[in-house]
Amino acid sequence: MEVDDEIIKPKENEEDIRKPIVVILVGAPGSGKSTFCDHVMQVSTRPWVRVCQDTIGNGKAGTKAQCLAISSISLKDGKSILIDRCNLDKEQRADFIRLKESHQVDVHAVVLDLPAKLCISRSVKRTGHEGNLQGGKAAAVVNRMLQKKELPKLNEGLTRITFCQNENDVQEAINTYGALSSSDVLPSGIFGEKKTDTKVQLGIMKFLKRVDAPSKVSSDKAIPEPSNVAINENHHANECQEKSGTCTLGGVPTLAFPSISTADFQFNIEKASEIIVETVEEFVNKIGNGRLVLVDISHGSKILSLVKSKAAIKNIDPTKFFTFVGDITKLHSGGGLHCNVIANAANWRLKPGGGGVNAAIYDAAGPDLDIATKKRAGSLTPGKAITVPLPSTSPLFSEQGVTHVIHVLGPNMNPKRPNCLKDDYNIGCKVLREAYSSLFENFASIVRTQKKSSYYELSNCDQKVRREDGACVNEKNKKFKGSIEVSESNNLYSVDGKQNATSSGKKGGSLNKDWGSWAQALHKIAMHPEKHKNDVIEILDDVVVLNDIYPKAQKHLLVVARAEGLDWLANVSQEHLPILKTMHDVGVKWARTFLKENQSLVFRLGYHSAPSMRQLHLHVISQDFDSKHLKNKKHWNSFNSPFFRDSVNVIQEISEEGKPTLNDDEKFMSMELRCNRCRSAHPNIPRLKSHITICKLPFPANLLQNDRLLQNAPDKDANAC
DNA sequence: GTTCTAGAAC
DNA sequence: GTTCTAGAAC
Repeated sequence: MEVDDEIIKPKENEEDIRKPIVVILVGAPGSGKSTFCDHVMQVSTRPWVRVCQDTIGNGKAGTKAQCLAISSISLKDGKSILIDRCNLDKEQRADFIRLKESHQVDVHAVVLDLPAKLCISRSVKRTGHEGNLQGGKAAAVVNRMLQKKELPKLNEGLTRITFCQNENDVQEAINTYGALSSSDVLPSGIFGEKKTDTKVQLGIMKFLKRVDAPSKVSSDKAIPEPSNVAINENHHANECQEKSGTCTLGGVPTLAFPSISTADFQFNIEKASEIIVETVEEFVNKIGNGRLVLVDISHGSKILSLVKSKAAIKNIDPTKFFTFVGDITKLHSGGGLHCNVIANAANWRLKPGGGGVNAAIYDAAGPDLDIATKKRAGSLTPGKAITVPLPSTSPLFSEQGVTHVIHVLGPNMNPKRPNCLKDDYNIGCKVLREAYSSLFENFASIVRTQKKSSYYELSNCDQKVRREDGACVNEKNKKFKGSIEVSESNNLYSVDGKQNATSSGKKGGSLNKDWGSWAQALHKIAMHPEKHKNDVIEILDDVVVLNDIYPKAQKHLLVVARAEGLDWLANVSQEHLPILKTMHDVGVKWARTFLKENQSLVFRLGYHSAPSMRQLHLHVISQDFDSKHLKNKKHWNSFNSPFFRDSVNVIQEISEEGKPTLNDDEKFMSMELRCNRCRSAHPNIPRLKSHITICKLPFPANLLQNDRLLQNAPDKDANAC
């Protein structure tokens, strides 16, 4: 475990000396939790209390409530706590993490993620175990528990997570915690490389990249310099291991930035887009493995579209720079994009409020950002940027993984705002260029600092994936080549890299498609529905409705256009807007009918970018995906990747641009399997299916927008809970 | 679209 | 040995 675990010694007279901490041990029976506690307590000068559920009832097994009560009393007494119970899932840990609020302490997790075989053999062999888990039954219990293992993440509210995969890691963690005096604190973030003990899915591996987080002295004292820690990341990482759908380790350092000066400061968008692209081009190779992402909250954003096309012309590496539609304060939770650094279009006083991005970022970050900013500077000159490390107490840090905010001030062309340049674009362009240069330079500095001290270097295994046995496998040898990245306008993802040319950016493509003989069924039904009365459930002038004969969910209808020559979306143009609206309305009508019968259903309406069956058909499908016919990755991804084009978006695109976007690249079919609600990744279809039957988390924000999902209002509220 | 099946993965 | 994937055939 190559970690920078240097203990941070508080300065003399510093407040919060003797601040206790809570350390939650996470591990199966036999993983060595009790031994860990014993060793730490033996060597530490800090007062510790071991809270062991196996012995808390006068030496016998007790309850979680008892553990919490003892913890609470001990914390009040100024003692640090070692929670010695399995804590293998998020729910089990949650109550202990809540001690953070009630006692104003930091909560750490130490994950004893030792090989299952070792835990089992220890459990089977041991005698006199406090929890009476030993002998033959131990193996079954350990196995069952490990099946449900859900590794901790920072966004659960943890300040620091240490992963231990072997005895050396465990010893190192013991040394770290054992060496803590009463007043010492440890840096925050994730430590320790996680290795899998289950099958590694290549598609998932593509997402595994790294990112670093700032250190933290204590919950209310952010140290000024960024440091050396890796942050948990669930969606975008180059290298990490996957288990039970919980992907860990970091992603590439990524800066999300809004377009500077083009909103309230009324800077010309065309000129601004030119400057963005030119400055990006200049910096894109100076930011190491970092990425730059231009973010705008509005669909159909002109600045995004201008920048996108200009970047394409300049051939800027789309894996290093791309655009993203979404709320810059919710990129991780709302769009699955992890950006460890975000830029703020600040005002010159560096004050919260005022509207736009500045207000949104300060609102989302809470008072921590204002406090941290004020420590750095009181004002900002146009063209300059300043980095502010975000304390981990900020929700932007804990919920979105944002570790730094870079305030940047651009030129103002709005006479109603201070320092208006009165349309002097000679100066304006110069200042805007300086602003972006300064922003990117600040980001590059963060990347350099983190790279220098990162615990986990990719250099030896770059562009490779780590197999279970630890060997690095060149991904060029693998079939999965797409590097699916991030949300773009209508979808949760677009494909980065060269795939863009043939997928999300594609308009139409070849109109003719070779349809196999087996692909004609829908066409035949559409042309002669009266001959297929057993199949169709409604016949209208323009459409027929039928149940999909291989439904991929509890309810799965097809609304089929009856027009000859309208085989698929590529054949659709402005003149077909009425039929598309009719198809949509008929689909909505049927969805509402089903919703009356079963209020728990949620429906989504959309088209496959490259359907297998001839004749344009709209899928009306409930989002439970509870079906024996959903058997493979293609089935899942055809409804849960950008390949699936929401009807509302198709209609919008045709209205505005005359053609729909087709995300028909085969790469979408190879995407890793992610839950359509919580976006957790799963190694195979059976595991995914078992997960989606129990996952009740809300749907991602982008799906909840624009009426993409149809559901009953009460259910909508329930989902949001 | 599905079914079948070889062979990879576990 | 069993589970799972992915390509070929239809």
